[in-house]
Amino acid sequence: MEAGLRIDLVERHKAQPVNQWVYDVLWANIIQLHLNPGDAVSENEIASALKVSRTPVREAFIRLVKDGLLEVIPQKGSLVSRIDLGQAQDARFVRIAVEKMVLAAACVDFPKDGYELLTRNIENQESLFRAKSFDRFLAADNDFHRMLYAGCGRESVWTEIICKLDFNYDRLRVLSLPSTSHGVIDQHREILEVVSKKQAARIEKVVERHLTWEVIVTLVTECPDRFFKK
Amino acid sequence: MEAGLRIDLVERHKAQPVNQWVYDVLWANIIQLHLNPGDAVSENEIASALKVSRTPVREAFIRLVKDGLLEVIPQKGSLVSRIDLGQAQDARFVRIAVEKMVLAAACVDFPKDGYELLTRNIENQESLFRAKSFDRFLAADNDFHRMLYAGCGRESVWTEIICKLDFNYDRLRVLSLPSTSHGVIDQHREILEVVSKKQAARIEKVVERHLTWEVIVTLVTECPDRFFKK
DNA sequence: CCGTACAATCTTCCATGCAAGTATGGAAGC
DNA sequence: GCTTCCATACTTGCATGGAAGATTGTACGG
Repeated sequence: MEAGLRIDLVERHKAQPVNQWVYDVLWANIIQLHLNPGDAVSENEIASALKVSRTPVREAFIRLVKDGLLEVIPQKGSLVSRIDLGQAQDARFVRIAVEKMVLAAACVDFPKDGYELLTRNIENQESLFRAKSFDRFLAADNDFHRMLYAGCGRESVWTEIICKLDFNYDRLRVLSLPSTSHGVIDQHREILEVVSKKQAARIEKVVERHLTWEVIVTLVTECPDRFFKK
Repeated sequence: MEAGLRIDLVERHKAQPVNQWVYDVLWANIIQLHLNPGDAVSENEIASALKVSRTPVREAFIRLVKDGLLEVIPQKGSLVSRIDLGQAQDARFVRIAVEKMVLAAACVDFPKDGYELLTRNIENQESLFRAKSFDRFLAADNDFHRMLYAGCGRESVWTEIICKLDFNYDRLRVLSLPSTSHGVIDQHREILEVVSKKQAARIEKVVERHLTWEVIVTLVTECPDRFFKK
């Protein structure tokens, strides 16, 4: 029965539509791997667990499918989608391409107060890493990149496109964070240096190293097979 | 009443879920501007026009909202979303970044039979342009780029990411096609030349010119204001 | 003539019931 | 013991009725 379903509830904002709330709850639980890739879920199961009817659950499911986080098999069932490594690699390819152009633009023109914001953000990352609050570290990490885009007038490219590129990539980051955070912070420091000293020639290497695929590959071997597609 | 609603029906494949069919129909009509940006639509209106219940229509609406092609205002109404030029510009930025990397890879390594496929595709574009079948020309255009990506092993980047980046960009292309097709074909010929002769130095200029923003700007002034956001 | 209150009529949102397809488990036949 | 068949309990897909909010038209009062 539903007894075995463990879901972290998310605060429901006032006047928020039910279907939106259901979506937020499921999204957070999937991204943070409280619901594991491959786990079976059903509309009825979620509906009774959240004490709502099937309709808003179903509508949330449809949106999660578009996000690539859920898979619905007609008349059979639904499951939290396994992580598609090929898809994640595609997203990484796009992100590398964009990040290079953004850094190139940042090396030409970047607001003066931006450097200080980035510096403070990195300090914040360090304290969060020492405190082992990985979810907030992830948020700070995202914020670091957002500020880079914002600095060259492309904030919406980050928030509207790159962030939504592939949520599977986010799940991979959650999986790998505890073991890789420290290296990531060093790389951020390096990126800041490249931008502040306008060393455009280093962009190529820095970006490739920061968005490396190697850590992913070694990580995958340590995770259950059922987490991944194929 | 619904008498004024003009919708081109799309063939429904056998055993295709109703909601998928509704989605396909609306998607095609929005992209091809049979439903204009800003047009009001309602669940009931579409449901009765397509002779289905409101549920599959509503489910199609949810997916169209995620595509950025529809806007739903609770308890008020829904409308075909106006084209967001800022969003389109963001998509263009990403696409330029990716296309440069793809062409760079293609200049290093490209399958031999790829050149012939591209050449034949361009010839096809010409005949379709002369025949003024702009929808099929658009398909050939997309296919040209898909083959470029495929040539360097990144076909899925094209089909899974770039194509879905921003459907508003597609609507802009539909608007501009009749007046700009010929220049586009010349640019395709130029791209093929760059790749076949491995002239990596020309990539920058060629890509920027092909995905230029200028034609969009001049185009916008010729269209009704209600087509665009803000 | 103008402004206000109210009622009719839209809209989306949600709950519920039923239909149709799929897997499972057990009983019957060999 | 093994296979076959069928009842049953799931699943998602779809239709429908009503709830809640927003708009519009209209009647009424000044």
